[in-house]
Amino acid sequence: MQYNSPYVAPTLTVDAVIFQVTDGVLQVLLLNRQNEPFKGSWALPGGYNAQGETTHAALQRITQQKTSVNIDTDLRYVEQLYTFDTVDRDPRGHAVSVTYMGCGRDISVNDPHAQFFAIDSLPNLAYDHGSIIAYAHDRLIAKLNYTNAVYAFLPKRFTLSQLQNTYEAVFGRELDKRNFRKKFLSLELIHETDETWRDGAHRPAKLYEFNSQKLESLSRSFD
Amino acid sequence: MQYNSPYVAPTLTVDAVIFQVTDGVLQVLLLNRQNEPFKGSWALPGGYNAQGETTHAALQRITQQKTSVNIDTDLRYVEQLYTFDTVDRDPRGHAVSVTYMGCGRDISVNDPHAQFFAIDSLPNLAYDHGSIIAYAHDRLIAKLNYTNAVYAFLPKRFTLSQLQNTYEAVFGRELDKRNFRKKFLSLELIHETDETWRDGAHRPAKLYEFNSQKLESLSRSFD
DNA sequence: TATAATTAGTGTTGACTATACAATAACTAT
DNA sequence: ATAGTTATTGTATAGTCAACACTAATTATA
Repeated sequence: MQYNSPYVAPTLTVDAVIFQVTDGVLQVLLLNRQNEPFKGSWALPGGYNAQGETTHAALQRITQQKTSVNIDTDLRYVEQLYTFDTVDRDPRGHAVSVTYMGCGRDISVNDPHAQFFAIDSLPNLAYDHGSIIAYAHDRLIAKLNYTNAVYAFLPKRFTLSQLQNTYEAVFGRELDKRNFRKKFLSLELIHETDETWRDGAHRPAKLYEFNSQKLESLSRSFD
Repeated sequence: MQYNSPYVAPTLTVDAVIFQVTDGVLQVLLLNRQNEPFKGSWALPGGYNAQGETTHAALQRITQQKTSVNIDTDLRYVEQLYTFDTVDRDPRGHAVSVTYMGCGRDISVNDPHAQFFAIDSLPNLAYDHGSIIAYAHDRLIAKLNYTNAVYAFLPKRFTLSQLQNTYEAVFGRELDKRNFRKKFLSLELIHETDETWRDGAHRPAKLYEFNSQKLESLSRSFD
């Protein structure tokens, strides 16, 4: 591919904000940088997007390689977020980053430099990755408000308390138990199963399942 | 800027979906292509994004040059939409396009090849620009539902009928007059002025103004 | 100067939704 | 049997949504 003008494209990169909820805490996957720039800081998994490669494919390749996370199998919800393009965001030169958000559960990372951090106690971040994470978190809150996307954080069968905990972890605030249950059940996104969950010296909880693991918009939203 | 690997970036382009509402019709600005590919088809204003240039700056430069529309002064609301990146979207080679949506009113275009088209009677479109316009329209509907972004389509002072017409043009359906007025006034985004608007053989209408021309989120939404 | 034509402006009711709030049920460990 | 822990459930009040039709103010014209 050639141009008659001396056109030079900016570098194109992709970055992923990978969320999971563990023990009632919303977490983000980060990698400790082993090289300059920002050596020692933590960064989102990301890298260069070559010509002929979609951003999704680049992301798949990069996260697989750098964190052993497979975005197609480990993540149950993936969405493109925003493209960050300020000229000085990478000290090495103009790099435009197409960012994605992904959600999963019980994600195992083998790389010793990769680690999940609670959203409210993030370490020193490289580049503009703090802004990217904040943007992703806002979007995630919005998504959970008007879609069934929570399914991505939960096992196939789950209790209503787990469901509520997940919402609370993402929203960063507590919800009323009775109102939450009434409302969520009225949305008809989940159904009861005949299984119960026993977990300690207390009443066992009914297990529920989502009717569909596909993204659906709600008729009305939370909050 | 150099890489030690033989990295080649895709071409980076920007495209803008520029909306206005005229005579109760939502319109999109298009350019008739004078060159291959897609010669004779209509396309969104757009072009190459060079290294060292933000996507916003590229858009500003390109729309100014190709359509004489100045996105900073002619448009009262501009937002980045989505980045389209499929490998075959441009027959000349892999081009990743960062797309924007912009809204204004009474936009004058000098270029004889540039023209506004009603959203529901678009001509033959180049590239994937049909999908981009559809995406932008969806987003615009959502924005008007939960923000005060309509202000971008209206003059400083306007009647409630004009306001309702604008919503109807964007939503593509009629709204109940009494409910619309009640609800919109209850949002406290606009205030009455002491002026009225006379326009034909009928009762004159009160003119209103927005309290703020900055984007604000609504406490509750339409629809 | 009355009448027709046209758009502006206004309220009520019933259904549904949101919020605030506390007691009982079911299980395990001691 | 009792204590401890989590699960489960209902009501009342306020607020919001959706459906629906007439009067007010102006101009043109008969």
